[in-house]
Amino acid sequence: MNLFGLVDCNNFFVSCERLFRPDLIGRPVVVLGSNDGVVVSRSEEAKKFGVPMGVPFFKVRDIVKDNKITLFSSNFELYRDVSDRIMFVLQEELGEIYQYSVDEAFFQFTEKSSAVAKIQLTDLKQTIEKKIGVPVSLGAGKTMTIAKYASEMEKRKSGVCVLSGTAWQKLTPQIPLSEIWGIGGKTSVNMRNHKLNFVADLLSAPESFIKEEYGVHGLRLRSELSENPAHQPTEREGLQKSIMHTRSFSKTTESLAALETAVTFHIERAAEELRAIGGKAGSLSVQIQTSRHGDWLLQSGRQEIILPAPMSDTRTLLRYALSLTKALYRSGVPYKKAGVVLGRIISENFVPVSLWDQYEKTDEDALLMNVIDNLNAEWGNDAVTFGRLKKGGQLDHDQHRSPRYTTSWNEVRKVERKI
DNA sequence: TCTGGGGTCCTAGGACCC
DNA sequence: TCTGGGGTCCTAGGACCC
Repeated sequence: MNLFGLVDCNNFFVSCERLFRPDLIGRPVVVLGSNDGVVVSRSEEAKKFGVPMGVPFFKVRDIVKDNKITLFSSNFELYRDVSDRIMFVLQEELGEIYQYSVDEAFFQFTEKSSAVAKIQLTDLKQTIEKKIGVPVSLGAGKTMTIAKYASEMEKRKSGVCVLSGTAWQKLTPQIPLSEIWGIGGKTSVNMRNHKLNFVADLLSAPESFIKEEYGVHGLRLRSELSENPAHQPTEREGLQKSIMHTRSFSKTTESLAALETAVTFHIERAAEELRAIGGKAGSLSVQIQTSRHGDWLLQSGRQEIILPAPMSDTRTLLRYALSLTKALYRSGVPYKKAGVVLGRIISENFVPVSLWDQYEKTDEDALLMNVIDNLNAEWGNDAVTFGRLKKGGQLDHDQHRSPRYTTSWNEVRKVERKI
């Protein structure tokens, strides 16, 4: 029996914090997203106090205070490092894995029966928890979508679940479609309106109707839910497709200069990352947005351009980005957020030779960028900037961040010996 | 008062061509 | 006067995910 498996870390960010704060095991903990804006990870105890996922922090401030919930700002450097360690152990145990997100990975395996598969997954769970210390849930099924559901089903119990054949089919009349991977808020409302509430409803709906209403995505979903794989995990070939850098302003701004400062900062960071992965971008887009929660939504703007040649030089990218910013800008509009996306990324080793080589012609340019990247890495992002004096009012709050225990020598855990 | 940031994939509809 | 229609390419925007 060929199966897909999924490893999913429980309350991942909270679990990472607990690795270095074992005193917090069994106690309520919450991690906030960047800028301390929203809740992104909650311990089981915090969930019981009624802290929802994704809620703006100010809405749960009282719950946090009243119940003495421990609060952390995101410490992505720590989470990334713990994640890398987990993926390394998984590779050792399983061979090929397909990392899906910072805290999840799919894999494929073959077992005679569900019972045997379950034993194997239980072993794997114990290995990870012993070597890394982060609790995980494992699920398996004949498709990735079913494996994903299985991993969530037993999360708060044994943490291991195999759903295949009749074990899965028996459940389909009870599983709400809204709990299925790939069915979000909009689709699930639409499905309810068509009297599609449970997985079994979708499985018995006519194919023509599904195609008409939900397109290829709907057909794939139905195939996956009837145990016929429509998704294959793929090793990502080469580099990621895009790099994005975005921040909100602490206060809305109507000033073009402030937007330009922000866009400059984002291009600096995104281009730096692009060079770090050895890529060049073929397209560039700038987005300036008003608040998602006000009346100005329609005034937001985004525009993409195809670059004359794949490039990674901050100065050139910046020229295009600033001209896009000017074009998008409308005076009198309260902007809340600005960001850039570098797209169509290809490896710098595969840049085709073209008439446009004038854009990045010399090794000197690459060397200059290299020097700047090193200076900024050592002295902070404001060491060398491109005509940008300060951050321009964009948020950068992380007052509850834990130390970077595993990636910064200055923040390594200290052990004192009592005399 | 305060509502994240980083990704992928799909599709409708405009521009353009013949 | 009658003002086509099919194909391709592109991008803005939507939906979803973590």
